[in-house]
Amino acid sequence: MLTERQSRILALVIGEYVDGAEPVGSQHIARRSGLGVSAATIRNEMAELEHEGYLDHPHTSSGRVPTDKGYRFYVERLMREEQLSWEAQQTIRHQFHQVEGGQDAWAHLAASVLARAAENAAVVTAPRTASCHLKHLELVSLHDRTVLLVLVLDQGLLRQQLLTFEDVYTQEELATTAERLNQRFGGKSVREAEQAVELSAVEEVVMDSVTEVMRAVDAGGYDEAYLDGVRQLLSQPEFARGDQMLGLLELLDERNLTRAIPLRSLAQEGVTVIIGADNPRLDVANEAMRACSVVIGAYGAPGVASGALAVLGPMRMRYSRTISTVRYLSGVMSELMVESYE
Amino acid sequence: MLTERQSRILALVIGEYVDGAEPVGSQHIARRSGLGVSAATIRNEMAELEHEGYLDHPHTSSGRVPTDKGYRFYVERLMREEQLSWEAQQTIRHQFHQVEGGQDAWAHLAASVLARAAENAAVVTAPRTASCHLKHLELVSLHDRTVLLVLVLDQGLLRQQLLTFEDVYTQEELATTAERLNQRFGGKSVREAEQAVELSAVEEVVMDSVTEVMRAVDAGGYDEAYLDGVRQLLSQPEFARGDQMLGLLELLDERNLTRAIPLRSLAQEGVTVIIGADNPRLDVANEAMRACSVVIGAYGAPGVASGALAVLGPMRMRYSRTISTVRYLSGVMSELMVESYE
DNA sequence: CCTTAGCACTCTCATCGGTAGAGTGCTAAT
DNA sequence: ATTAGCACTCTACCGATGAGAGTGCTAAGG
Repeated sequence: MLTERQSRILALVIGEYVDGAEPVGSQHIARRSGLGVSAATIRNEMAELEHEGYLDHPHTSSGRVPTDKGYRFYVERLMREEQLSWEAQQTIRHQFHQVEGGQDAWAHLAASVLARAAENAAVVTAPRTASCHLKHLELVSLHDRTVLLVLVLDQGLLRQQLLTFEDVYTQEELATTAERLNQRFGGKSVREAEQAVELSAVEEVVMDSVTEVMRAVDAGGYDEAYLDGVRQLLSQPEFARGDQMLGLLELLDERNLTRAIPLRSLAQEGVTVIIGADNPRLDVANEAMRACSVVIGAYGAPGVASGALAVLGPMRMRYSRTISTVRYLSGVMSELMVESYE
Repeated sequence: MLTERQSRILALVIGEYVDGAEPVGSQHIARRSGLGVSAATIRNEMAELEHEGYLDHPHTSSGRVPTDKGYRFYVERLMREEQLSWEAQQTIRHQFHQVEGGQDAWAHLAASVLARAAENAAVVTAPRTASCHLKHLELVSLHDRTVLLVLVLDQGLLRQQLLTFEDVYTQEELATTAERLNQRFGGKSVREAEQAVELSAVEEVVMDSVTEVMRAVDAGGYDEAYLDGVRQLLSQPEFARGDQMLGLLELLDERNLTRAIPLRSLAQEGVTVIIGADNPRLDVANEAMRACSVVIGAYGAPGVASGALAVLGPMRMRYSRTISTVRYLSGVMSELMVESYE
């Protein structure tokens, strides 16, 4: 167990290191600690903190650097969560109410806002409906036997699919068919749509496609993750070397992103912080991930649709600000979702 | 004017440099040139090539490196365009016929294919219709006074927009309105839609949005550029240093990309190569751009819709292969466009 | 006149030793 | 328990040194 003074020193070391990105020495702390003790005392305490595994030593004669354990203790016990200024809150809120274009646009905006606020990379997944329902479908003749199927799902989620029919149909015929299918399947979930019987050949083709798309949406296979702030992340001094940047970029590649960051596997409420090698998926994740922390929050309308927001930064991160921003943003997004869901 | 032998030496130097990324010396060339002359002779010729501005010297005792002028001469006169193997052609073609989902998906795929083939970054703009026409519009009630406007434009281009009405309307009322507007404006261009008169209040709101979106599409403001292969580009040895990577990343940022690479300002036919400081937009482009070349091709159905493909790589690039890939891909995409346009 | 062998010259890169500076760990005194 | 003092260690920086690569020039040979 850490003494009061050790805790304060740990917090100070972390604070200084986060700001300066350089190992911090005992004198440094002694001077601006306000603890009224000498560097030697700090030194002894630091040695103890290192012994306990909260701090580390790059080499014999360098200052101390926090370890994973140090950061974790800081985040869980020492840190006080910052409140976002009312002004900052309003700015964010305002932006969301400006944007039109549905939930994908919100997620896109959220990634941008989050990256800017946290000065790191941000990932936001578009909300995934728990089980989507067909709101409306439309058939538009493009040419010959090619027809565009447009699906409107819950909350304005929009999908399109190209169909090829056996025969040629006029736009009027297609409209009639679409209307009939709307009457019959509007508001239905994929399960209900799948059990349809007594369909004409054309209706069969359309509904096959409809259920396929809806299943894909349900399975989350379609959910997009918006990524922003990559440059800010890579600007951090810990990734100054080219090969480290490349490693991180590989991680951020579309194909690896969701695998490396466990956006889905978290509680609906609250903010989760993954520090360095904590990452449960570290085996799949790449080496660069060891130097990173992730702050994850969920948002959504309970039982209807949900998504996740995350900030990815170096372990040396301003946790306090980042966490409160994620928390606030996930609140705003949830409100928006609830509002938009009738 | 260069002698035959000088040309061959220039081509050899470029070839070796492209492969090895290191300055090439006279011995190196002498040994594998097959010219049957000694290193000293090569040296003399190289000195002349340098005098003429085709080669450069990083420092007194290093091998030669091609200059912008050298590359340009190579691309315009010396290089023989490679033919893509029939197999490679089929692989590419096959992928495009696999993908469903319209032109945006094609552009996305093209970027991926191009990046992989050229081993550099690739940018592909989705095709922009010369002047888009309204194919179909749909109004879907989301809740209260919020309505989703879905627009289908030429060739399956799909746009959505959220509307807020003064009053609440049922889905039936909206459908009737949509049908009326479809009758009246289906197949019309933005210019015709703008001149509409005698609209009800609701129709006015809808058509305002419609023309706004269509104008945006026409202005190209909406056209998306798909970017792929960033990591491959950054893996090139010329960008090994972290700050250079950051510079390049800044360039590739969505906001700067289309400004730095003049995708629009090129002839409809043929492939354009911009080498290093040639770039007409170099002033806006960033320093990192000086070390880069861009190979640009256009594709599209004449007079209907067109887009552009580009490869961005270091000046030290396999021009021959890159150019022929761009050329081939632009052909494939054009065919697809023509086919898809009735 | 073109080619080429020979050679001095130049520049880079890696290595080495020396020094200054920062920060530690330990000891002994308070 | 705290702290001053001091030896110790490690890094970062600097300049010197030597090997290696490649050039430019000169003079000889076809």
